[in-house]
Amino acid sequence: MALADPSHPTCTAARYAEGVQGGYSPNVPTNRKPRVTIDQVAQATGVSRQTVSRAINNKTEIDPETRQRILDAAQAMGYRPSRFARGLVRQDLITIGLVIADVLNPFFPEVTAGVLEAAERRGWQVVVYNTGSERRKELEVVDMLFDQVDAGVAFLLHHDAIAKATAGNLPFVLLDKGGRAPAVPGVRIDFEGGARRGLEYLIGRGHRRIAMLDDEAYLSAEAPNTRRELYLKVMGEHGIPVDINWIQPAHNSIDGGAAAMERLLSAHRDVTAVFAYNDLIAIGAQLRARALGLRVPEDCAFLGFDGLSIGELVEPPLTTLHIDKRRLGEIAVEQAALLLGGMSEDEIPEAVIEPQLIVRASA
Amino acid sequence: MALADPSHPTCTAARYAEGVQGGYSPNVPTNRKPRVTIDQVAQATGVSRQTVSRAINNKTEIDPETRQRILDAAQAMGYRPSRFARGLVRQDLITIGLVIADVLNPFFPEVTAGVLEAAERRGWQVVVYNTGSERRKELEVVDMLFDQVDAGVAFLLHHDAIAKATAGNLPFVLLDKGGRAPAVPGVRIDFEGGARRGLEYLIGRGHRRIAMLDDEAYLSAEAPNTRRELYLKVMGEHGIPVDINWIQPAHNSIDGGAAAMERLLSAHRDVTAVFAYNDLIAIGAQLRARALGLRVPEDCAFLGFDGLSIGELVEPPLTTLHIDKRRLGEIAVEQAALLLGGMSEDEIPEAVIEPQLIVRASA
DNA sequence: GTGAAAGCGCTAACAA
DNA sequence: TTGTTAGCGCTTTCAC
Repeated sequence: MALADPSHPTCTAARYAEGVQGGYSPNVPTNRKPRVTIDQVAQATGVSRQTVSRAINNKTEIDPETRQRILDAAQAMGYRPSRFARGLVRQDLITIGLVIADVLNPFFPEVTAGVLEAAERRGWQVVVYNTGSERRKELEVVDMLFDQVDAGVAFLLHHDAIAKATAGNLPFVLLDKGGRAPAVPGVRIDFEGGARRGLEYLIGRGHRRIAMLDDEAYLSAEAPNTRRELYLKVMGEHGIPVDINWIQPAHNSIDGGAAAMERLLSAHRDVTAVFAYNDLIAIGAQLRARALGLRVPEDCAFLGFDGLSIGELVEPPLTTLHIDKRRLGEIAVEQAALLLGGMSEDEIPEAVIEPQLIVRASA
Repeated sequence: MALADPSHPTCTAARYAEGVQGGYSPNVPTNRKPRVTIDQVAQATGVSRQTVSRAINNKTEIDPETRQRILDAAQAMGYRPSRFARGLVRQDLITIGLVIADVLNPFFPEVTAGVLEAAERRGWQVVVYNTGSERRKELEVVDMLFDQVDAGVAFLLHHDAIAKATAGNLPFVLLDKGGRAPAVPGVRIDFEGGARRGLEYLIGRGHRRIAMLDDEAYLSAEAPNTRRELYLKVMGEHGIPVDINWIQPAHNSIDGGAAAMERLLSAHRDVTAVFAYNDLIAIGAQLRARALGLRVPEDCAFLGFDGLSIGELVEPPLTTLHIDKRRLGEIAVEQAALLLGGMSEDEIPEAVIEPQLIVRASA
């Protein structure tokens, strides 16, 4: 079950390695050729730099013949306008930063799809950053953001990273604002409603010994973890005692879910259902459980969270709390647009995504 | 099997919609506040703009007290340095453009992971563009690239888009250069070797009636399609007659593979194996075949191409030709670095990724 | 420790 | 149709 293992031995770039002979020397641009400027093109073609600008930008007020001559020369000289010089003078080039935890978790490509689409509609560029949910990395990326983009749309776990991001002067939107103040722009995913619906479904099906496979990243982050708290709360409300060892931390991946499930089973073979932090963990857990001889859902039922497409691929298909991830990305960009448009943070309309229980065969 | 359906009814942002009342008006920044400049901060604090610059950039030659005063004022005034002005003066801020076909195809997140990592090591930003492999979109994106980035790393299908991209003055690397001239920088994925190994494996297992589920996007693109040609060639070499209707075009997705499989079966229930353009199509096909009562691999075997992680999730696990997608992304960035460093296009070392046959249970 | 001057490469506005 | 002038907002000299 070594999924997406970067050191996978079955794949090589052998001939490439040969071809390199001595290897690349990253970071050391040996021979950086100096930029060709508009003035040089102007000089070479004997016109003013304004005329070159007209040719390059396809303006109308220019002799077609001159334009072609200039274009050819520019091409031949290797001229390309500097985006910095351009951006300085035209104030309408917008770039937003999209910060995600992990490209390899299918949750984020879907969010990204929504962000890219919404951004494209507005003619914005999107710079992508990956944090792995590491605190250090999150802080670093937030710093980058201030320097490099006009607005940030971010999935951030750590409190200090969020604090830093929202304290600055950069329009900033959280992809999961959790229980934060209304004045912090961002989308709220109603984990409370979702988790409650999911757990009550399990309880309604007669389950009493329900384990939870939690995301271990929350252990180190000083972030409120709604899913775990909700689990405790709902179980309490229904008067169902919870053994604290039913909660197992898992790395946020399929392998992580599998490992956590194995740990859980070695201590508590008697659990009848598993409420997982998300689909990735649920899928790994379910796969491992079956490999260890359990029948799903008869011996153990599995409930995921996220509604990833791949949940439909596994056997049996995963019951889950589906989040409209694409819409999440779109809304975030819409909020960024409002902020960029001058709206103050507390005027941004409240945005809530409601997870929906999708009952398939695993629970 | 409606995977990743954007119009999925099970997910809403109802309260948000309520909250919006009248809706967002995208593209119409109502109230765009003018940029606060360094001069304004200087004026407000009674120092020169130079000193403000020192404070902002953490230079040493400045009175700590002055610095703090300036920083506070800047923060209060909502000052943020313009990246354009900065970039104009410091020539070391590099942004590359990553062009992919579809974020939702797990192939690309893996490539993206490699690109992001390699770019981060160099302190580069990565702007991401999604084309859906539409010709129009590809051409558009290539244009953007010229304006917006310092180098391009792209997965492009259409010949004219590639021609345009490589003709310009932008350092440009193809993520799949196919059979293009050595002087076109890019990574070559050895589909020929891969497909041959895969098909000969099937043939070796006794299969004679081997169908192919092809990517329909290649039908419209004037691109060479190695996988299909190889299929024909290898079958020919082994003296195995091919019914042209064994080749079914499929949309590049799980649903697409499923639909194509259904079409194939309605005409040719007698095929014993399927060679799919990629894993997504193979998975959809296999799922549908099983849903229609076929046993895999007994009645029909399936061979994918790509080596996606999700191939391990399906039942039975997918036999596939694995490509090291992450490495692919990394190599492309390394090539871009060489180009950016001044190396000429024909000096870039040859890079080949060798697909590896991973035999699992589906074939 | 601080300021003044120069200029990065481009486009908008105005003249010619 | 073309050229000239004036910045865009910042950092890098180089004085003080």
